[in-house]
Parts: sequence; structure tokens; C-alpha cells
Amino acid sequence: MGAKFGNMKNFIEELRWRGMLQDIMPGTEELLSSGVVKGYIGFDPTADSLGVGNLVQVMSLLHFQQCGHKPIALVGGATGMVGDPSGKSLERNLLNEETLQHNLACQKAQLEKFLDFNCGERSAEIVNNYDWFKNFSFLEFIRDVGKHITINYMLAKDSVQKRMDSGMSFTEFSYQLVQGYDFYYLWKHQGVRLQMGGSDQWGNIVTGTELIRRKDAGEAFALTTPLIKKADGTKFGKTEGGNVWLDPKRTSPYQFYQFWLNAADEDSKNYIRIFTLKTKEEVEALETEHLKAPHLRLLQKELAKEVTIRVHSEKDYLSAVEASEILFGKGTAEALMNLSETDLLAVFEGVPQVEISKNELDAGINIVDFFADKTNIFSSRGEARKMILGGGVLVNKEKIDNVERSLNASDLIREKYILAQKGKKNYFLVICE
RNA sequence: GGGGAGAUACCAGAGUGGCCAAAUGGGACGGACUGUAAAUCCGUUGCGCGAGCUUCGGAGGUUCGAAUCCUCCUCUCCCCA
Repeated sequence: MGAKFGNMKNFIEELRWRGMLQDIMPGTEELLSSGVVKGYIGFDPTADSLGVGNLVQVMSLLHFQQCGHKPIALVGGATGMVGDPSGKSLERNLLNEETLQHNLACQKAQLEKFLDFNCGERSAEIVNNYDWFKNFSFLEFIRDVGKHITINYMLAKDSVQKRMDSGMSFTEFSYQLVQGYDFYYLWKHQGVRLQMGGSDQWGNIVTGTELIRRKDAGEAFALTTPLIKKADGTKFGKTEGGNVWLDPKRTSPYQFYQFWLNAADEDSKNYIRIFTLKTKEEVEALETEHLKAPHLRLLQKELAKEVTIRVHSEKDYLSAVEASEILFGKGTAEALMNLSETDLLAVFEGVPQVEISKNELDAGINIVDFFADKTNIFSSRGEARKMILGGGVLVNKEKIDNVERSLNASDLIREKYILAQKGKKNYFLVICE
């Protein structure tokens, strides 16, 4: 492998130009250039799907592997039972065991989509820290692990300091030790030398390297990625609808594609570096093109394409583009009527669907009744009425401005569907049967 | 244990007997502009087509009339021990 290794990209260089390097422990770069390194990142099983926020870490592992190293994803079966206080101002509720197991399994399946698990020495691995914690008794833990780290050291951490006023349970306080031991365990038993993570994990990671040093006089390394910031200062990875998830059941491929497509220009430059595997040259060329014609949003399109394909599939990407064109393109009212039922359903796959009865429609439904009572697209009749009067309501891509208007069978597309729209971006497919 | 302050709509925060469905700011939603962007501007933001109805921590009371006054309860914050 030694000779082959020389051809690999330098991981640190790669992270640097992509803007993915926040802190790095001295000596890390030397370690990485010396051969294949095992590095890991931990994932917190707080939900049964990873979100786009976690994607930064997933991409770190992917770059790591592509740079010739061996990535390990750790799912936090044990740490998830404790709760990471980092960045949290309040004590967390504990997850019950059943939820935890479910979340772990789901996250594991998602991680498996990104990394190569069958490429010899550099094959990715997934480990669960519950495996080494389940038989570790409390007494053993405080003797073998707790003894090496002082309270003074632990208290100095940011995550602890920030909670000195509001309070923190012993459970959360001990979190850093539990995570620190993960690193020690992987270092000791699997030869893992590097831990990566978001910058908020620096404190926890360093507890690990410290434990390795004090307990075994060993050496381990660390680096972190910066917190992703959006140009407008709001939190990355959220939309009006909440978190953007990788699980298509939570965030449809269409919505997922739209999330990236809607990135601000300023943000898309950062995102394309972080979330795609495009080379520096490719990225810079795209940026030049984008500057020439910003309205084409080339950066956003390329970004959305690559990420959607990686997370979902080529097919999902194509459907998302098609749906986007129909929903946002020109001459759409007619195009909509001409869609086959199959295409129609494919295009609107990720759009919320509502059912109403055919009989009622045949009798004619007033537009306000339709939007408020029948479909609950608006939570009250008054709101529906105001929105219609304000010009924010469309049916089958045509604006409705009259509250007296009725809908009947002649408004159906393919004799079965009505495309209801609230504002520019919120679509509802009403199925009538 | 003693003393003080407070609880108002999604949030922050005015209002201290009628002019209050409740200022203002933020957020959210919609419109115009545009590039499905940013910035800006406009509108909406308890329910009802409307008369009107139900809201200001909870329960009672005073009054023609209460978010506003009184009583009790619950909770939060601060200071002293």
C-alpha cells in the first residue's frame, strides 16, 4: 500500500480548501502522511434519521476514505443513553431503550450508503459503543477511567461551564468521560488514531486523547470541522417545515433537492465544497460560470444534483428536477393538464396529499370550504378567505381571487386530481375519489 | 423561613377600570419586485361572511363594564437567613 499511498490526495489539504477544517491537533498531518490511518466520527442517535447537518461529518468520513484512510462511523448506543451536553443549555430528556435501538438501526443503514465497505484495508466500518459499555460496570468505570481524569479538568470544559448557572446532572457531566473512553477503547483495541467531529466536539475529543495519554501514555490525534454558518445567520439544515432529513419518509427527495437548490449564492459556494466531491478546479470553474450568469444558479443546481443523487438516487434526482420544472417553470397550467397520471403521481410524490370525496366535488365545493374545511390546507376559513383575497391561492396553477368561486369535476386533472397551491412554494395534491 | 418582583397572543414586551381582540418589535405566512436568491416595499397574523363570540397563569368576587380592582390557588425570578 505504501507506494500506492503516494498518489492519494492529502486529507488535510483537502479539508483546508473545502473550508472543512476548524481545529487540528499538532502532529495530525504527519500522522496522516505516514500511511493508512484509522479515524472515526461519532453519531448521536437522537433521531431515527440523520439530517443534512450530520452530512458534514459523513462527508468528512468520505473524504477521509478517498484520501486513502480507513473511516469508522461510531453510532452512540451508549453515549445516546447519557446525552451530550455540548451546545445544550438545558438538561436533555433520556431516550428510552426501544427508541434508541430503532434510531441506531436507521442511522446505521443510512451511513452504509455513503462509505465503501469493501475496498480492502480502507474498508469502512460501523461500530456501536454500546458493545463495549454494556458489560462495563459503574465501579470498574470510575476506577479504570474516572481515576485518570480530574474533576478540575472536566469542569474547565465549555460545555460544563455554560451549564454552571442553569444546572447539569451528574449524568450529563460524565458524558465527556464516556465519549473519551470510546476513543481510548478504539485506540487500544482497533488501532484508531484519529477522532474527527464538529467543532462543538473538540472538548469531548480532547478528553479522549488526554485519557489515552494518561492511562497508557499513548498518542492520539484530533481534528474538527467548523460549524456551518448561513449567510443570513440562521441555522443550517432547517426550512420552514423543520429539519431536512436524509430519510425520504421524512423529507421527500423533491423537498431535499429543493433545499439545496434554494441555497443563497453565498452559501452555495461553501456548500458545494463541503457536500460534493468535486475537485477544486471543478468548483472554481463553476463559480466563474455562476458569476457570469447568477440567475441560472448553476452552483445550486450542481450542488443539489450531486447531493440528491448521493443521498437518494439518480432516478429521484430526475423526478425532482421534473417536478421542479412543472411547479416553477413556464406555461405550466397546460403542461399540468397534459401530464399522464403516472407522471403526475411521480412528480408530486413528495408533495403532501389530501383526499376528498368525489360526490362532494360533483355537487360543487366553494373555494373557501375546499381550502379550509375539506382539505385543511388552511387552519381556518378566515385565513383561507384572506389568502385568497390577498392573491396567495392557486388551483391547478391558476390564481383564484374570488371567494365565491366553486370547484367541481371540471377542475379535475385526469379526472381525479386537483393541484392546490398556497403561495409560490407550497403545493398540495388533492386526490378525489 | 423572611422580604420583594412577576405571569399578557409564536417570542420579546407595552397596557394598570370603558377609546383593548389588546401598542411596538421580532418571527411566521402571503403579495409586488427578482433568479424558486438577497435587499426592499406592501398586506395578514384568536374564531366568524357578518352581527358577534371566545382570549391576557387558574378559580372565584366587586362593577353597568375588568388584561386592568379584591380574595384564594399554581408557577417563575430576585434579595436576606
